[in-house]
Amino acid sequence: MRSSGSLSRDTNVLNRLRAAGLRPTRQRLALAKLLFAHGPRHVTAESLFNEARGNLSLATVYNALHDFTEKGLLREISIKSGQSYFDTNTTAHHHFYFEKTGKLQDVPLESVQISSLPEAPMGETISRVEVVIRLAR
Amino acid sequence: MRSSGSLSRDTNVLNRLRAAGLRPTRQRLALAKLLFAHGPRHVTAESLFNEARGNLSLATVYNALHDFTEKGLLREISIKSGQSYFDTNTTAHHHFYFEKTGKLQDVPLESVQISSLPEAPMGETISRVEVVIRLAR
DNA sequence: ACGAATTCTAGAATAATTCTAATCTGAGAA
DNA sequence: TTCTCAGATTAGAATTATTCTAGAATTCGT
Repeated sequence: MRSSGSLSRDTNVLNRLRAAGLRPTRQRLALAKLLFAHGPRHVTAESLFNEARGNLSLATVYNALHDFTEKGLLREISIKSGQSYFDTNTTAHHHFYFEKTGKLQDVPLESVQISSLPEAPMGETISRVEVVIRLAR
Repeated sequence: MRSSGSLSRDTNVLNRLRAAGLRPTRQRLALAKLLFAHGPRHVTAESLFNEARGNLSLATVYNALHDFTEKGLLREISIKSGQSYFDTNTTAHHHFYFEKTGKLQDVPLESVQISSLPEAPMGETISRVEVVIRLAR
């Protein structure tokens, strides 16, 4: 019984990869566990690489982050120039951005009410509306 | 009379630099003219460097863009990872982002009505709210 | 266990940006 | 005008994030 919690967590993570059509390799599983086993997270390639330290290469982290993003398991966010964040919360929502620390925090979709939007330019379709609330430096 | 239009434009640009406390050097004037002499623009360091080609170095373009931004003449925007945009429109407004082409287009402040926002986290102050409307790839 | 396709890896390559140290220049003082 | 020097410019090196390459290893259906 002692390990059933993490066992089922591992199984969930494994199934999640399979469901997305990603081969559950050792390194993808390790990364997916770090990403999905606990609450929602915002990581960079480097921060995740450091957590997983020793067991895989940085290129694999980049590959995995992009593969996960392509399959809808992650969302990429570009707020700070020069470094991408990846968000494990792929549902529609917004963000606080702490200018002081460069950290992100989720803002639930319903705390931001948008009562009107412009029409998309000719021939274009709105794919997503992202709100970033910047917090003073 | 023929050149009075561009003369006064040059004078405006020069005064704008002076007013911001920036020494109006030859290269800053050249860049400021490209940036401010016509309508609002979105540039990257490289695109601006290419326009000014031959008369100054890339490092100077970066220096100028950052100096201008610090003095409030430009605003930096990070939407695509790996490359910064600079916006000559420093008034509050939002953006369309064309995923297909990587281009930006201004959205007037009043076309986006936000009827509610979350409170800032403890000890923080909202410095700005940015809305990016992504247009389908 | 076998084979084919996919994935992983180290290290090289690339792209955007910043740094460095030497040189130059604008603007006020003389 | 000329002098002076803080501030600006420059070429090129350095740094940082990311992507590429090509060979080695692994997964998975059979």
